[in-house]
Amino acid sequence: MTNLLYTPNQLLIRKLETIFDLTDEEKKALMALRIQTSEIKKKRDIVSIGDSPFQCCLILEGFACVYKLTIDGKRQILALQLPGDIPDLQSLHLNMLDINIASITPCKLGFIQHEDLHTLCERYPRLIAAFWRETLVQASIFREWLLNNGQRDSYTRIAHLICEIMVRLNVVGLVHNSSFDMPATQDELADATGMTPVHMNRVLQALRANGLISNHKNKVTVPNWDKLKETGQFESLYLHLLNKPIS
Amino acid sequence: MTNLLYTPNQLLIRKLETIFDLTDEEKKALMALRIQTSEIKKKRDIVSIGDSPFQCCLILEGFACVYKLTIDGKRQILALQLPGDIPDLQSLHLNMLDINIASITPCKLGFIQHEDLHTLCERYPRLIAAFWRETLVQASIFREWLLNNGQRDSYTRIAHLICEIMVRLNVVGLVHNSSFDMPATQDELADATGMTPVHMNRVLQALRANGLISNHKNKVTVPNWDKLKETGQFESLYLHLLNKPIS
DNA sequence: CGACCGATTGACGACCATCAAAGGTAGTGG
DNA sequence: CCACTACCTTTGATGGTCGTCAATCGGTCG
Repeated sequence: MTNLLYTPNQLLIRKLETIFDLTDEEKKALMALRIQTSEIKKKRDIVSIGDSPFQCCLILEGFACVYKLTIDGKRQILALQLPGDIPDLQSLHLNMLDINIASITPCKLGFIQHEDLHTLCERYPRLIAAFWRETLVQASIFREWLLNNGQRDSYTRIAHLICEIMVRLNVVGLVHNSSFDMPATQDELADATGMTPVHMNRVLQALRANGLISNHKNKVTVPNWDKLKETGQFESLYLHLLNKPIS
Repeated sequence: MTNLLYTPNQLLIRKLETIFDLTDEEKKALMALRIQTSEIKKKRDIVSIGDSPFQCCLILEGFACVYKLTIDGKRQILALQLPGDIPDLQSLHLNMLDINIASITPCKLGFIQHEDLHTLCERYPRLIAAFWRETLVQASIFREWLLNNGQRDSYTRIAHLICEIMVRLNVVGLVHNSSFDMPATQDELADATGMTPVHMNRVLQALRANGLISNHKNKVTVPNWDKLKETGQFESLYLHLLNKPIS
């Protein structure tokens, strides 16, 4: 686990700023928001389908994921959750969770009471738009994944996924020298892209052989962003970032 | 096209009521909302990726869809939009559209100005939660489609899709005697499930042969809901309906 | 050191894609 | 009213991408 670059509140603010213009007053209010932290081991469920949480979970450190299972036990990873993300923000208005959220790596988590969020939004109504927008961006990412998993072949698909991870890590300051931490296993990447781990392995090898990525341990390096982006047919519009990412 | 069962405002209210408890006062306010109607031929784009609409589009009659294209022109249908749906509700807070919306059949549409919606929500703040919740349900459907398209085989997948359509049509009163209008072509269903039209055709034949569905023209009949539901592994939790659907 | 987890490799098979052509059906126009 | 056309559905043959099964290798941690 890397060291924390920000306090929980600072991270939340930084994240929201990537998609919403916050005033100084709003930032101050967000700085005062109560966030209770805790830690969790890798590969542990954080909340589960059917739960009715009274708080939202902010990823502070580590990777997490949103997933669902079919009746016969096949897992689809629906989203990767990176530092700054709030995977169950939806629970503010959908009382019963329709998803599972689990840690991929050991994670440091921040919990925000629904009540506190509602109070905050009452006093600063523009923040409603900020959080709403965040849930809309999440939805947009689901759509892009549908396109990616449904219409692109595995090679393109994985290139696209890596692009997304890199851009999203970059906005929270977790990319340095075209390198970033990517601790998801091939098994998890496979479940995110709807393929088998065996095939995932082979495609990753192809990407490496073609010089699109290189990796050592959990560290991924992208020597040629433009080439990877082109290979993955990656267009960042769907992330709705205020500032153009990377390129 | 079937006749309108409701006025545009009544349809909107009925739809919102399936996921949110409206007070009489709120209903009255919604009845007064200005909705401008228009018609559109089949297979026409309503709004396109890159647009920055100043209004939202309410489907009054007919089927529409949300879709995206890959660079090489492959189409993924991301959502079917049925009467009562507001496919671009997200444009309230995401200025630039990341999707295309098109009619499948000839459609009657209602347009609501963003400005009017914002004014309405200022005066009736609970309605913010209603519309926000609607966008969250849309997101939940995207997630279920990711699971469906990524992890279920084509037979199960299509059964699931038919279940969803039936339930969603039912809540707006468009299912009678286990029958409903399903005017999407096999080509469109294929693009929604990430398969080829040829294979879609064969799977539909299998479903018919097994007595799970029968159809005549655009009319689909489901003789045994429980069986179809089981085959499609369909659980309606993800639709977040206030009243339990059908079964 | 042993156990475990994840990455890798190989052989084989199946589901579904692709290509091509022929029926049906509805809408259009002469 | 019928011919023509366009679109959709259906069918057949073939092939490839990716899944399945199984074993090995390598690194990490107690």
